[in-house]
Amino acid sequence: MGKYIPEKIMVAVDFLLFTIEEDQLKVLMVPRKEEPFKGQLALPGVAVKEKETLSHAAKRCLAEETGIQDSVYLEQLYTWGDDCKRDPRGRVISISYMALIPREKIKEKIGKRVTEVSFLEVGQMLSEEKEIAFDHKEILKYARERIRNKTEYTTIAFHFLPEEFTLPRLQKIYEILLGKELFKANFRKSIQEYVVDTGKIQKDGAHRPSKIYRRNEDRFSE
Amino acid sequence: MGKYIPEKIMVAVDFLLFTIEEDQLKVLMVPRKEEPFKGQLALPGVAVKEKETLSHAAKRCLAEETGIQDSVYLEQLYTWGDDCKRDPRGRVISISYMALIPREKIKEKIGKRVTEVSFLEVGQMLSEEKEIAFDHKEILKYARERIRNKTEYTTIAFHFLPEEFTLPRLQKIYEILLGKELFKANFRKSIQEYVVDTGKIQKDGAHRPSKIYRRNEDRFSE
DNA sequence: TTGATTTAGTAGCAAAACTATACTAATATG
DNA sequence: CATATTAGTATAGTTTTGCTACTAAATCAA
Repeated sequence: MGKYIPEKIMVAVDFLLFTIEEDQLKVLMVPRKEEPFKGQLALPGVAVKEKETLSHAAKRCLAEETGIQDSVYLEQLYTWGDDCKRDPRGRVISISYMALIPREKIKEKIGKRVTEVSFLEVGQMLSEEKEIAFDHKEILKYARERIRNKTEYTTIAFHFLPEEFTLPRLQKIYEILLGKELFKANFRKSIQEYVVDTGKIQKDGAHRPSKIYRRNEDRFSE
Repeated sequence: MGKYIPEKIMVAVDFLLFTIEEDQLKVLMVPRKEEPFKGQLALPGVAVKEKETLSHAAKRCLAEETGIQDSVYLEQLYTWGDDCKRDPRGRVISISYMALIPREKIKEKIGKRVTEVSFLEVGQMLSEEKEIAFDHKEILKYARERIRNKTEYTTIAFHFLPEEFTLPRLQKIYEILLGKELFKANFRKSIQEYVVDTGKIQKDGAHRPSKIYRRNEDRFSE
């Protein structure tokens, strides 16, 4: 090795911001304003700067698109660089990051901005007919799979909810992510160690009100 | 975006080749011949070329160090680039790949070469005192964790064995990877769907011989 | 030849976890 | 005050897991 001549490879970060809205898993996408793929939807992304960490580039991307600066659940997914032609402008490798956010936070932040960014239903984005820029459909597919898997053996689903929530709501989140219905009694057993009763209750229509829970922080300090 | 000026970021691949030898998990490492970290052990790595895919760079690294060109189990692990100072020579991001190989294949290939590469016990490499070049100890730790996890819910352990094997041997592999002893009867129930009896037997000392199995390929076509 | 030793392989029990159903509880509405 | 609706719980039945105890097939030594 010794001194090296850097190859002309651009390092980018692609960013997937997920939320659950109207009982659907949605992802933030932006219409491209320039060629290539002008007019098509794409994941937000940035070029990584020489003096910038990868996770910083991801957070910068989040802030630029949405104004969100809070600490959110952020996870590196995969690095795409096996198709040398994935970006027609030259060699790019892209590190994909995903973040999960409760829809309540979006309202606060994005509502104030006048942007073209929007949350779109993941299932629709992945449908055959839909055209998506670059290899972003594949990345999106990969991310959704990761969310599904991790929903089964971690507590990432909680990141789609605010501080306080009801168990019926939490169960609904799990059902959306897993794509199937769950048995109430079993579900509650499986998550009971991760929640604590706040003592509050939420009245919500002509029926028995739900108890309000929050995370059991003891169990969330991995 | 439009035209871009590439930042001076070097893209590298770090390669972890694992095997099981003398009932220990071992990884291929090479002593560095130059500064920085001259003399210390490091994972083999290469700079990614402009016209080269990431997985190709990984395979090239494997071939250069060991002469192995066969298809082996290869998996992208993680991309390291949060510490801008990880390589004292400049900004480098490195994509780590791991490969698993049965020790029988090593004998064939590496035995013929006169190199300084060697397989070293992972536990020793990770011990407090041991000094390892760059951030390679962290990468190694991450990889070992990945192997452990995947051993529990996939069949990656099989990649440490040749085509044909006995169940006591397979169990031993699992025990080494998981770091704990398993009950014979339970283990056999859990893997029975993944193996088929070849009809052959292996005599191996003053005791009952073992049946020889091979993978059930139906179950290995993910 | 036969009994001791050693590892391979199997049968089956008890405990735990999981799947599913059926119940009770608390609210609003007419 | 009966009804509708969703929240929450008790529990039965099944499957999986953890473990023990057995039988089987080889070599070796007396």
